[in-house]
Amino acid sequence: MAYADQYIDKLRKSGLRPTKQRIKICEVLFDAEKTFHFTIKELVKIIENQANIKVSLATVYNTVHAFMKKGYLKEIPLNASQSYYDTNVTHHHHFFDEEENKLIDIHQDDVDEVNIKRTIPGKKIRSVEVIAKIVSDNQSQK
Amino acid sequence: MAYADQYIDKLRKSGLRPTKQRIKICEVLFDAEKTFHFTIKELVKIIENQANIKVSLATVYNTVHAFMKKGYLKEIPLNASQSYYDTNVTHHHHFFDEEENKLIDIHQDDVDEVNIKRTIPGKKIRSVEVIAKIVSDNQSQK
DNA sequence: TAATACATTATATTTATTCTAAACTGTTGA
DNA sequence: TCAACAGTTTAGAATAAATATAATGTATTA
Repeated sequence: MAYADQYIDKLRKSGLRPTKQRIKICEVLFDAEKTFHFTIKELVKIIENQANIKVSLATVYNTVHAFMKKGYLKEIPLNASQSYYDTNVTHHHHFFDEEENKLIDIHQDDVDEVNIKRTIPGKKIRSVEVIAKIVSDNQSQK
Repeated sequence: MAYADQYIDKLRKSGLRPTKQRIKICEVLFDAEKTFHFTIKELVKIIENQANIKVSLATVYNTVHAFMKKGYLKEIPLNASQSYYDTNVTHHHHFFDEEENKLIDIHQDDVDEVNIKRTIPGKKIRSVEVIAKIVSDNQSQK
């Protein structure tokens, strides 16, 4: 299946019609060699830089949310000031460098399975995320 | 040490002068029998309801941020529309009920120690947070 | 207690996100 | 194939949390 067809497939499965703009969004999100982290603003900037297609913020929000709902993207729980998303939807965790505002993947193998012994009646766990906040280790300073 | 003195101490250690407003904020945050979760808006509402001191949003933000920096409060990493804070700064984790927008503590004993085998050169881990998102477990539904 | 440095406040500003409504486009079926 | 419809895009407005501002007020100090 050609790349474009894969994107159309993803879009249809997410309940979206394949339009120019949305296919461009797919190209950026799913064509990369590597998975990556992004904010909406960053995603818009990437699209602007690598295409001559104009995409409005609203379209990007709509599309990203539809992919999230379908599980093609996931949200990384950080602070509330802006949402961070991840194209890597496999089970893994994150370092967050508070000084550089940068996310770093922690591979599943590098963290023991998080085992939560408590349950809430009538509720099931939908996702478990580990965030390890890191800062410079300046041993010479206080 | 009287409660008020403890609050003054906390404020001074956070680099803040003890003022009427700030002491009131301390009373709400640190006098409770139990620790609790809050948003800035909720905190302002609590203060309004239980005191006849007027406190502006800006003062609450300033004070909460100073306490966070000092480690008297912590932020709970969530991609919510507003920031959630926790007066419980001991090591523990959270369920987040996505349907009711409610946080529930997970006691340290209910989660095995999260052991991260990977390190980042020049960086040290400042905090490790586990967020387990939960939803209704309607087995009868799709 | 006066001078100073820091606080408080209402208001304005900024920023992320969502909403709106008019113009546009992919899809469907005749 | 193409008209009609349903869904889409867009700019700009609306919303809401968080931050900045600057005038007024207050704790601190010597």
